[in-house]
Amino acid sequence: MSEVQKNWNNKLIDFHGRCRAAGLKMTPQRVAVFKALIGTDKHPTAEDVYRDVRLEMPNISLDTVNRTLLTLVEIGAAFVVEGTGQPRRYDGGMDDHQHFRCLKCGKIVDFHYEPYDNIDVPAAIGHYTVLRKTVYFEGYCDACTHDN
Amino acid sequence: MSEVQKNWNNKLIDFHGRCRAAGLKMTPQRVAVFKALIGTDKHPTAEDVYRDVRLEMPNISLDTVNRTLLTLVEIGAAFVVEGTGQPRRYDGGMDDHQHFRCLKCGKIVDFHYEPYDNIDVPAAIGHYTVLRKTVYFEGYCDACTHDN
DNA sequence: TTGACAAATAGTTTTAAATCCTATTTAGTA
DNA sequence: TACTAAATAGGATTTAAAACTATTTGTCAA
Repeated sequence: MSEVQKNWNNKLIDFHGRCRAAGLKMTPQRVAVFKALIGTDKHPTAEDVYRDVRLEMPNISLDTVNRTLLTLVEIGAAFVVEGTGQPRRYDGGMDDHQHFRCLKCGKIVDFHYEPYDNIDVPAAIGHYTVLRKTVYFEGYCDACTHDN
Repeated sequence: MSEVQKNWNNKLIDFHGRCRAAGLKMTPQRVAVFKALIGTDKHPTAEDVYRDVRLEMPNISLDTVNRTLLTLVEIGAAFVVEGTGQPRRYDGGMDDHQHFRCLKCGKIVDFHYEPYDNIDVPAAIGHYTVLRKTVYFEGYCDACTHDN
């Protein structure tokens, strides 16, 4: 089995575990949405995922996709990309990376800076269950910096 | 003049400068929205700001508040609080702090951890104009951690 | 100081994402 | 295999945000 397949398998096993822990059923729809999400390196919207999943499961409803994405977020199996939303963009927890977002054009730039992969949690919130730690920058991209 | 008033004055001067730099007019509505935003330590929605501003300026329209808030964000005079939005919550750049957000109940907890006040910008995005650097955590708050 | 003009606003309508609703189906398990 | 709580499909509803247009208002140059 290739490394990629192993990684994939691990994610599905992890997902299975999270669902059990939360008392959630393993429906085909849920699995399909999850697969669609981790199968892309983009930050898809609910519509994007809907379009994708329907190729294999033509009857799934948009509401189910929306509901499922929310559920994934609630159990920490996916996250919403920072930013002002509308539509929300989801992130299936691909490899470590951070985001820069342009305040003018809304473009999201992925980058990776290792020191940010695992920053420490301050004592003040140490008693919470922390599922995700994010470092995030905002400003103007090159184009928007220059076009005044 | 008190420290608080000085701080306020500085913010208004900074705001004035940002508007000039961006070629924006100093309208009473714009100033009122900005003042309402920096005058609170909450993270108000557009509706909250609207309600607040109308006390002094009863004819201002909700659209103007929305538009103005977006404008403030674009010039870096305000920011949208991380999270899944709807309604968006704005932040007038009060004193340094970070956010923890509960993935179940949506509660936002402010905390302050000095090392995060001024993290460094990686070279990869060094050529962008960085206006805001954010460290942000997600997970379950105490109540949601325990109630299964 | 005034006049011209681009920019901003009020008020309303429109849009679109997300959520809600209900009858039906299904996964988990006893 | 049958039961039950949970999940889904499909459509209706909600609601924040954006779009539209006539009118008003800062800003800057003369």
